Amino acid sequence: MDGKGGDGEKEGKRTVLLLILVGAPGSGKSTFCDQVMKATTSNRTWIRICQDTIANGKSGTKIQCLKRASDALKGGNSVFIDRCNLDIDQRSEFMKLGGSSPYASTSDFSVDIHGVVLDLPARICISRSVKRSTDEHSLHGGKAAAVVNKMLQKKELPKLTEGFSRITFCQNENDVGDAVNTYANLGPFDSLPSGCFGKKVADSKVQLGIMRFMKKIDPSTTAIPDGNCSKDVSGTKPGTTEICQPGEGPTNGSNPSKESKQYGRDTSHHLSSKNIHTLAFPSISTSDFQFDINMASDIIIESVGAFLNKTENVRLVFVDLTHRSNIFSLVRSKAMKANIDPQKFLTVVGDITKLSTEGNICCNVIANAANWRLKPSGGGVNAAIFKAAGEALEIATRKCAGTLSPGNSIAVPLPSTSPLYQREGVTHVIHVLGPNMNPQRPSCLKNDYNKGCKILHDSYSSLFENFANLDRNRKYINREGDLVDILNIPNKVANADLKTKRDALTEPERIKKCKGDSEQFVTRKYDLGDNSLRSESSVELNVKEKVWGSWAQALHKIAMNPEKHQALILEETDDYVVLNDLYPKAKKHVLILAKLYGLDRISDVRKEHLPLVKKMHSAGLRFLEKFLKEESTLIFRMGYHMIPSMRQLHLHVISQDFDSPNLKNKKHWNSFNTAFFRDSADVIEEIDNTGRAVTINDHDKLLSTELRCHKCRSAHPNVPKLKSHINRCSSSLPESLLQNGRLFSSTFPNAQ
DNA sequence: GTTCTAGAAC
DNA sequence: GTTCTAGAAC
Repeated sequence: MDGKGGDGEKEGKRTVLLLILVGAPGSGKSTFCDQVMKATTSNRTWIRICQDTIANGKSGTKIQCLKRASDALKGGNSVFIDRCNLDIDQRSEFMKLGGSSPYASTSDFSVDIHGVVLDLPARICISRSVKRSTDEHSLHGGKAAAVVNKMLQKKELPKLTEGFSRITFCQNENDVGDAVNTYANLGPFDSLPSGCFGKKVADSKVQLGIMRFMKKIDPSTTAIPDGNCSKDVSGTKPGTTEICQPGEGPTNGSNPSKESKQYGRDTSHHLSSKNIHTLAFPSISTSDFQFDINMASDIIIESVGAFLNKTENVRLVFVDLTHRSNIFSLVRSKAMKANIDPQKFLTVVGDITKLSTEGNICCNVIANAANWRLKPSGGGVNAAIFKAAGEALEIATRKCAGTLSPGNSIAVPLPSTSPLYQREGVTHVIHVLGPNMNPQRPSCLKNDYNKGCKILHDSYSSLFENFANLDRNRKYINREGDLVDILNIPNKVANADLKTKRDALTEPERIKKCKGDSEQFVTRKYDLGDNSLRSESSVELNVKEKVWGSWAQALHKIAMNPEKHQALILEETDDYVVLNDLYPKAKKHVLILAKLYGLDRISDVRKEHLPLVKKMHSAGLRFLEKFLKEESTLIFRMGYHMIPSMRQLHLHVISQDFDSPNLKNKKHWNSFNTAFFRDSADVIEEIDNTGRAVTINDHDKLLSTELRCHKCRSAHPNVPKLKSHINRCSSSLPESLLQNGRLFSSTFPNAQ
C-alpha cells in the first residue's frame, strides 16, 4: 500500500489514526495490534488501548479507555481501541474522539477514524477463546462459546455514517494479514483511501449450531451433497490465496496485488459455500500456447457473462497463480467494466489445486488447461492438477477419452480416492484444450487469430456447458427417487419424466440459499458429559464437534454406557444396541443404535463404517422379521433421518401404519415420509459407491412440506385429518419402495 | 426429542 | 369455542 497522496500530505499535516477494532473475543484484535506495532516500518507511533489490561494490567472501564485514548491522540500517537466494540453504542463514545474533536481542530495533525472488523467465523473465535488460559483475557474455558455467541447476537457491523473514514472488513486470516500490512506500512504522513473495503454482503451474526440449539434462529443446512468441502477455516494458511471481487473498492489501483489484498471478502460465507455449484478455471491457452492475452481476456469475459446470464445458482472462479500476471489484471478489470456480478464471478490468486485448503473456496469442479493427449506431461496447470489428483485422475481420464481436439472439453468424474477429491472436495475435473499459437507445440495456428478466437470461444463454451451439465446431472442423481417428496407428486409420475419435473421446479426451489456454512462446530475439550472415561483420551484431540443440546444426548449416553440402561435394551452386540423408540411413531418402532463414538449421523458415515451399517441393517431385518411373525399384516421400512435430532447414529425400524399417539405433528410425519427418511439400503449403496451418504441442503423444507398420505399421496390439512385418512386408506405403498427393497413385509421378498 | 402454550385457523 | 400449529423452553 503506497498510502501516499492523501489529504494529510497535501496539507502538510500529520494524520493520526484512531483505529477502532471490532470483533468478538478470540477474533484476534490484540494480535492484530501487536503485529502492526511489531511490523511498523515508519516512525508512526501506535498505542494500544486494551480494556482488559488498562487498569495496571487488569480489566478496566470504558471511561478509562476513553481518557487514555484521548491523551494518546493529543500526543500525536495513533491509537488502537482494542475492545470488542461490537455495537454502535459501544463505539459511539470513541467516535467522538475524532472528526470535530478539539484534537483534530487545534493540533497540527488530524484524527482519522478507521475501523478494522475482524469478522472471523464464530467457531474460530470460540476455539481461540477456549484455548486461552490465564493471559490478559478474562474470557476463557468453557464459558467462551456461550459468551461469544451471546455477544455476536448483538453485533452491528460498523458503517461509514457512524463517522469512520475507512472500514476494513476481514473475514479470514488472509484478510487480517493484509490489513496488518496495510497499517504497518503506513507512514506518519500517509493516508489511506476512504470507504469500505472487503465488506461482506450477508451478515451471519452467530454460530448457527449453537443458536439452532438455543432455537434462536431458523435451523439451516449442513448438507455435503457431493464432494465434502466442510472444513475448519482456522486451518487456512495465511497469505496463500487472495480473492478479488470485481467491482469492489477504488478502481485506480496500479498494483493489482494491493487491490486484491484489499478486496478479499466474505470467504466464510460465500466463498466456502458448499451449496453453490462452482467451477474454478485457469486461463486457457495464454500460457504455453501463447495466445494473445488481450483477446483472451475479452473472450473470457464474454463467455463468462453469457454463461452467467443464462445459468442460475452457479459460480465461476477465475484462478491465476500470481496477481502479477497480465491476464489476471485484464480479466479482473474487464469483469468490473462489464458489470459481471461479483458474487457469481470471482477472480482469485492462488493454486487451483488448493483452493479449498488454502483459500477456503470450495470449488466442486475445476478446469484443466489440458494437452491433446490428456496426459500429465508438460508443466503449468496441467501437470499441477494431475499431480494433485494422483493416479486416480489419469485412470478416470483414460476411461473417458484418449485425446481431445482444440475447442473441446471433457468432464471427468474424480474418484473419491483422489487426494483432490478428499482434500479439496473436487468431484470433477474438466479438461479443456484451447487453441495453440506456439510453433513449438502441436496444431499451431500460425498467428491466425480468426480461427484462434473462435476456438478459444468454443473452448470456454464447451467448458461451461460441460459444467452446467454436471449441475443438471447432480440434481438428477440427488433427487432420484426422492423427487416425489420434494415436488409432492406421485412417484410414478416423477420417475416417468424427470427432466420435465426438474424443469418444473420454480426458481425459488432451484436456487438454494447458501446458508449454514458449517457454522455448527465448537472445539470441544471439555464437558464430555458422562463419557468421562473416553474424554480422558479425547481431551487432547481438541476435535470439532457439532453442538448437540442436552436433550439430544439421550441415545448417545445409552450407546456409551449401555450397562446403565439395561432395562431399555432389547439386544446388544459389540457394535450396536437395539431398543424400542421411547416415543414410537407406529405400532412397531425400534432403533438400532451404533455404539461407535463419533458416529452421530449418516453424514459421519464413511466407507470404513460400511461393515457396521450393514450389521445394523441385518439386525433391523431380524427384528422386523420377528415382528412380522407376531403380526403378519405389518409392513416395515428401515432408514435414517437425514439430519437426526438425537446424537449417535441410529437406524429406525418402523412399521408403516404410523398408528401411534406419539405421531403428533408435521415434522414427525415428514421425517418418516419424505426424502428426509433415508432408506438403509440406499444409504449403504451410496456409501459403497461414493464413500458417503447423500444429504441435501434444504432438509427443513422436507420437514415442513405439506402432509400427504404415504400410500395414495392425497394431501391433508393437518395431522389429525391425515391420521384419520391413513386409517381408512386402502391404497398400496408406492411401487418405487416395493421395487427397491425398501419395504419389508411377510408377503413379498426383499432385495436386501 | 417432548412439553407447554399463545394465538392462528376454523 | 375448539382445534391445531409452531415456537420457546427444556
